[in-house]
Amino acid sequence: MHPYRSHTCGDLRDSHVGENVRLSGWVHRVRDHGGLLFIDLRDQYGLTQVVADPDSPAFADAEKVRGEWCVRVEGEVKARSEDTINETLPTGKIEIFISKLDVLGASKELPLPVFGEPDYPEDTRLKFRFLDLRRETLHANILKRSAIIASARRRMNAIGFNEFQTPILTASSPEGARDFLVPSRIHPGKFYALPQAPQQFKQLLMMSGFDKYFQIAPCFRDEDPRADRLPGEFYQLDMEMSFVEQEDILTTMEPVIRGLFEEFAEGKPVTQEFPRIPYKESLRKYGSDKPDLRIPIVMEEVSDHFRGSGFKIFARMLEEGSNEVWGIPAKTGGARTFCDRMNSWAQSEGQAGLGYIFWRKGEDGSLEGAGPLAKNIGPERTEAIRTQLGLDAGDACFFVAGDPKKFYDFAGRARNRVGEELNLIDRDRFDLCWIVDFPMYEWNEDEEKVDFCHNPFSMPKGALEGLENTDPLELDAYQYDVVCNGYEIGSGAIRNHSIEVMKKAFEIAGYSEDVLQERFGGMYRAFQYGAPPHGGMAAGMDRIIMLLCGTPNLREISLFPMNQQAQDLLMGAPSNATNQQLRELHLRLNLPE
RNA sequence: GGGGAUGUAGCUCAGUUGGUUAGAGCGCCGGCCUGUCACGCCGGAGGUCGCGGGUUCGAGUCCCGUCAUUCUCGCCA
Repeated sequence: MHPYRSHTCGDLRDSHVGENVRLSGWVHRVRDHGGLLFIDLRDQYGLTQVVADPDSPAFADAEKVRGEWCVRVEGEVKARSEDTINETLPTGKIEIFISKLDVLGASKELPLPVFGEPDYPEDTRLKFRFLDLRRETLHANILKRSAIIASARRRMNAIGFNEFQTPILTASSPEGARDFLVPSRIHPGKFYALPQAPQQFKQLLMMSGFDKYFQIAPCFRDEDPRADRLPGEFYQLDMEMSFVEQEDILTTMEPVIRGLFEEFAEGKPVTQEFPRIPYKESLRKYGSDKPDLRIPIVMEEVSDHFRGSGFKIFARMLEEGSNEVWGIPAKTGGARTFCDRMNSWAQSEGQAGLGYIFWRKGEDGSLEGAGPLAKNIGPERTEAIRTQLGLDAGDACFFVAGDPKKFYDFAGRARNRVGEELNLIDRDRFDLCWIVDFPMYEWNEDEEKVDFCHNPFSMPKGALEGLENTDPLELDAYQYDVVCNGYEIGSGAIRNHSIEVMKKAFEIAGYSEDVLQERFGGMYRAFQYGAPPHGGMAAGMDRIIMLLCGTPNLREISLFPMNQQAQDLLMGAPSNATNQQLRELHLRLNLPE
């Protein structure tokens, strides 16, 4: 027999009754009845009930064990009597009467209970992450993560992609997030940077003639974390392919992403054909470039119904050319208390308020619009709004007015809020879509100049002609995101492979060719030696796994995450460097007061 | 860096208007218990009420400061 186990803790069934077996695992729970003692023995595969009766030579040893001790037991598999079967355990029809128990690893008093996984402070969980990881939910999430990553690899390999590793020690990139720097010993005063993404490398791979690249790529960004953004490092399913247009990327990756979701969604419905929503349309309908399509609310412009109306605030606003009024229909929201609650919420968000109309059946059975706005604009206009938005008695509509560029974000949050408050969201669903036609440039308010909106290497629509003949702020790029349930889970673009187009694109954003050469030297060089048309995308694996595990927190799907102060409490990072290390790296500390 | 919320036993939390020796559940330790599987029963240990200052005869409770945790804004091409 194997020195540690003949079976795992999830193996044994009534077909094993009568066998002598050996199991190793952790003491999940002890129930000591004095004359009879039960131990639930746990390993990754399951839980098996172990029984020690007073006649057993193992009884004295069994009385000593405590939770989370690592032990090995030997004994006979016996069928449980009818009335003691545990239906909730796969091994619940049997138990092991032990003749021997050896302690493989005793445990001190637990700083963090495993059994029952009660809520515990995050810092304790992170400091004792190895105990935390024994807990059922987190353990299962990590295994699911492993399976999702394996499936992603399998799917990419199956459609002809090759996985390549790109450097971790590389050059600092001037755009984007703050870099993590690594000092060079050999080159005093110089630094490597950890890649924010393998963006330039994957494009260089295309120029190197590798047709289809992918990687489960670690990415490093030194920015403040959020619940859905880990500090430090995260993983992307990164891909790039040559001789393609946008359509090729979308049709290549949509089945991969849909397949991943379907494989791990545990029966929850997954969007079969991802709608493609232009960026501008997404802002107008959902107030966001990452809409939660589970919320069945589509906003519409209703300016005409307020133009010249008795509601002077809106009417006056509409006299200015760029201003509009949008309606947020709220099915089943037709109650004054709800509408007032939304209005208070809007005020707490720093807004003047949130106008509304709600519809109810009047005393004579006819439909009437209620609320201050309805009074001001009169029944005809109220009815026109109701008809446009398809609302009925018991429904409401909220209104936001002003310059859409400034209010769309708030309108989108109001839309989400209405959906949540009225419980209009079907939470057991994965609604995916593509957002396409992102703008190439945006207006940088601080520096009062045109700036790149996304990736500076994206191909503008119309290429050189587009750049030369279109207002930069009106110019779209072949740039797309994939969105699920209100989370951006991926982003990509067709790249600009022409040096002429790139010079022009940078020139518009105010960068001379010198800057291009200096900052992106490798790419600049590569573009001049037969660069193929190419494009790709990167999908955020952590967020996808988070969605599939049904948790709103990335720390629940990561093995050894850092805390919010970007510290690893288990390993003790970051830590001090020794004087010798600093000397070798030619560094002198200049610490804040 | 800005804003909000929260700090009471190892953990989750209660603690009245400022008033006796600060409590409960879980966990831990000891005892009892032969069919439990969230075992049960009895007992016990465990507290600088985050820290510092102030008001008061008296502060867990009120005030000021500070620190920590957490959410959020900035940031994240």
